[in-house]
Amino acid sequence: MNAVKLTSTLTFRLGTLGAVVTDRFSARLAAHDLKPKHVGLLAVLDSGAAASQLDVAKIMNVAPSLVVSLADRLEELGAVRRERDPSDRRRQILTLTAEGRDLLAACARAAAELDAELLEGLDQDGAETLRAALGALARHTGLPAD
Amino acid sequence: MNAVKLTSTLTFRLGTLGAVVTDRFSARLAAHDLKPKHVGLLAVLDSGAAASQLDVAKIMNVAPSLVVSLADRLEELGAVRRERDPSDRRRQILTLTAEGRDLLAACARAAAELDAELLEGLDQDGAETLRAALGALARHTGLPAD
DNA sequence: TATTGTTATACTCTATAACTATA
DNA sequence: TATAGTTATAGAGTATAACAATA
Repeated sequence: MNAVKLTSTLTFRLGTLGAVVTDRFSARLAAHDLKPKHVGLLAVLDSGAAASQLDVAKIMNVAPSLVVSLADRLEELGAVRRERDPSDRRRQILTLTAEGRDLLAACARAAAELDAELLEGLDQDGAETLRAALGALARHTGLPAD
Repeated sequence: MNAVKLTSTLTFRLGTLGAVVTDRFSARLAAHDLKPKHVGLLAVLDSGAAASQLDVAKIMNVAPSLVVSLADRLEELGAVRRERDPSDRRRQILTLTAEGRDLLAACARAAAELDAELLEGLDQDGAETLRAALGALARHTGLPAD
């Protein structure tokens, strides 16, 4: 009959760990008055993978209307600049400001701190293996994996 | 200056992969008209870790009122039975029925299928290492890791 | 007429607060 | 008076649909 134990599946573990980690990351971001999605948008811009809001929406897999409000907030913080594309004035080109890069760096540091907390107890080797395996999985799923 | 790349952090990878995986799992569960949380409740009951609704709420880290509606739905499906504790008639004891066990098994199979899809391309060894590492992480985070 | 961004609106999920019954 | 469960209500987050500007 080959019964599968749900709690041992990758699906269950990634789902539950993902939720816990996102919660804890959110808590750390609260200091900057940001949500994980804001940071995701900063990361997309930093990667240079997108420029217009619609591009960003596609990459992030969210509705264009959500990008509007995420960008509103980030613009308010001075983290991104919004400029009409001169060659197609319908498009809003989003660019990271110096403040935006600093903010992203601060969020990355917060993530790294959380990493350390999570990996507490795992040996160095196990940690690196895990990071690599998740990277492969991310690549295979179409997520950024650099 | 030791800059950290956000997208390489465990935090980012677990968060984004967790979201994608949960979405895809939800899509598969739709066939049973269930959400991941319903399956989580079934798994808690199966583990024997809880009996009353309040116990379940604590273990799942959700509000007691949410357990009410999750249990309502599962009872409707005949997957769980609700019985007043004779020794304390305020407590509702939830137990898995045979149908509930079948349903959980079907969900576990759905998760295993998704696992196979995710692991496509990863070698057997990498897959096992990953599962083990996530298990260690889950244990360290207080999540079920058996 | 089609596309980008925006605004208005609605929906899903979940928590908090008020309530009932038991203790 | 305190606790388990329930119901009513509210909030966060996000999507869908209608709209404006530009192509």
